[in-house]
Amino acid sequence: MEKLLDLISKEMMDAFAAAGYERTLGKVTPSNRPDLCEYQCNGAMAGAKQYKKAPIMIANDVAAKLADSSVFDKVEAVAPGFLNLTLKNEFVGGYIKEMREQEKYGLEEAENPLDIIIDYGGANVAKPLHVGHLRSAIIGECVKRISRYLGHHVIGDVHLGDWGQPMGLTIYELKVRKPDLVYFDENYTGEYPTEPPFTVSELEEIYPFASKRSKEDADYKAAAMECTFKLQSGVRGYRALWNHIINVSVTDLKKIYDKLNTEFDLWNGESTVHDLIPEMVDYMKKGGYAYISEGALVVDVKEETDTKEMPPCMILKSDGAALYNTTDLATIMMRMEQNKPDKIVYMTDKRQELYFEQVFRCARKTKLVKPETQLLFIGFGTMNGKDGKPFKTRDGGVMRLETLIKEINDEMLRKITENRGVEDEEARQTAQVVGLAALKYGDLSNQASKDYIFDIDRFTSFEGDTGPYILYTIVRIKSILAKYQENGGDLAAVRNDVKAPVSDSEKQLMLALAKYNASIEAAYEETAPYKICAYIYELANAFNHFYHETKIIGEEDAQKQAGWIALLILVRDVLETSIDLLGFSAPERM
RNA sequence: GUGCGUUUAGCUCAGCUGGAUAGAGCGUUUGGCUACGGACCAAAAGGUCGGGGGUUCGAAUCCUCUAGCGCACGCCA
Repeated sequence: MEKLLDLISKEMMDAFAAAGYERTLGKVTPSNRPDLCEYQCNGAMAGAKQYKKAPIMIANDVAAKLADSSVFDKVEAVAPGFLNLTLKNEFVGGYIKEMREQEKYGLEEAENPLDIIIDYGGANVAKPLHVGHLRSAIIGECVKRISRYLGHHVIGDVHLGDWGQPMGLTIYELKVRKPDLVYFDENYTGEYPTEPPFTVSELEEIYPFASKRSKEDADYKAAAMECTFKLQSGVRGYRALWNHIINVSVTDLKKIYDKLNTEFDLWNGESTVHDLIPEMVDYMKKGGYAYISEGALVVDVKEETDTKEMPPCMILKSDGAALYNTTDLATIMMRMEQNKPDKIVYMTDKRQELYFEQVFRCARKTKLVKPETQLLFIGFGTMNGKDGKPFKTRDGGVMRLETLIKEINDEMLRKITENRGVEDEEARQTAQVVGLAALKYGDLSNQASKDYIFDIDRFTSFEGDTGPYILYTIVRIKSILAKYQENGGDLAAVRNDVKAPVSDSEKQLMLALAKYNASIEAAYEETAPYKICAYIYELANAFNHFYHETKIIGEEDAQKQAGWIALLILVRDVLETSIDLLGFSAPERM
């Protein structure tokens, strides 16, 4: 279904052409003077020079051609040459009715669905998720959902940090603490136990401990590195232990990602491509791409047009070990073989931008990807505290994601019980649903690339541009619809009874509604979830305004009432679909 | 040093390819409860768009210079 703005523009372009001017001048934009009109066209001014005519004359010519338009109710040419446009109520009502009848409310799916891999999450094994992982999960999940909704085939990969030094450190510390474990007996040939020899909380405590100690104690560090080496070279007991670490850790990670309504299709990690690395390195050497520089194996990725310094992409460290680049490149190689993606999207902190630029250039130069494969880096900004500095706990530490979620939920529960007077199971569940909306909306409503300030009081507020406000609006609509049913109304029967608007607030609501397809599409094209937030906020506002001016349940004209109910159902559907794309949902009551 | 980003109301942020009086929310002030959910709605006050210069009929938006802040710049991820 064509976008409303395109439809109007087309009508205007026809008028420009009919009046003897260039079609392209007829582009219509939303009005920046809502007090004067609904839409406007500035083409007359843009064309003034070309036609050596006063803009107002051109505007008058065009307006004359639109006197009996089926789209415009009013076309006013105003000095110096604005065309102020008001739409016909029947036209607007007709557009909304058509929107209602389409499965995705007028949104067209992509003509050529792409195979897309989205690399987000970035969790590390043996380390609990902390606030630094939040944005990748929230934004990545949202981008995944939007892409899917548009018909693309999307795979989400958490790309686990499950290999390398952290693993060696963890295993070594386990060995220090429990040297008698069978995993460390090199003569053992039997089956290893299926139960892990540690709990999640032990695991979470071990790594930071070991990491700290390795920085102070060189012998300890050396021993840990040997463990890393043994693990990577496939020593049975170490691999078995590593498997336990992965399992325990992933189970725990899934629990938290689940709370965030975030789901991955793949739980691949750095270890997944370990065996591919020699092959890839060999390929890069043979192809003449990689050479030794300062002891390390690198690929030059400088380009002549560079205005900045571009260090080479490092493939192997001078000690021959793999690093982040190595696994990322090997992962690209694997994905190209297994999934043949048209597009790979990376969702990480924007500080890694230069690094990914290097990796992408290297992948292209070495022909790991096809020229037409898109490699896209989406860098997001830092989540800051109220002081504008990176978010920390009161004592200056890194806050665990679990703690953050709990704090939001507790605050939400407090507000809900305050309002309702009771704390019961339903209140607790509602608090979780609303809390997640508060957290995600607070994040997504900002432009991803920018830093933003995490303010629990603002995010959990029911007022203003917040998640809870959006949910409140949805719940309110649901409540009215329930009342309509109680009074004997049949929602299914009136669902498609959308009519032309009878009041200004109703028309404004419809005009807001009509922006759905354009908003979702823009959010996809620009990888900008905040555009969906801005859209639903505008829609919620338009609805609440309409609600206050319209007595729906009390309306005696059944036809009129049916039209409004149909409109309400559509607003609810659009809002619920939108928040699902954002990655949260609305409760029945709150 | 090189490069990237950012600077818009007291605070948090919008502002689409340059267009009419720069918009929201919070906070402040005021009005609206016979509740289809007032966790809402309506209204007011509040800005030399970091600064200078330029392009244009017209600049928050484009160019240039400059300042503050943040970030990244080969063996971390």
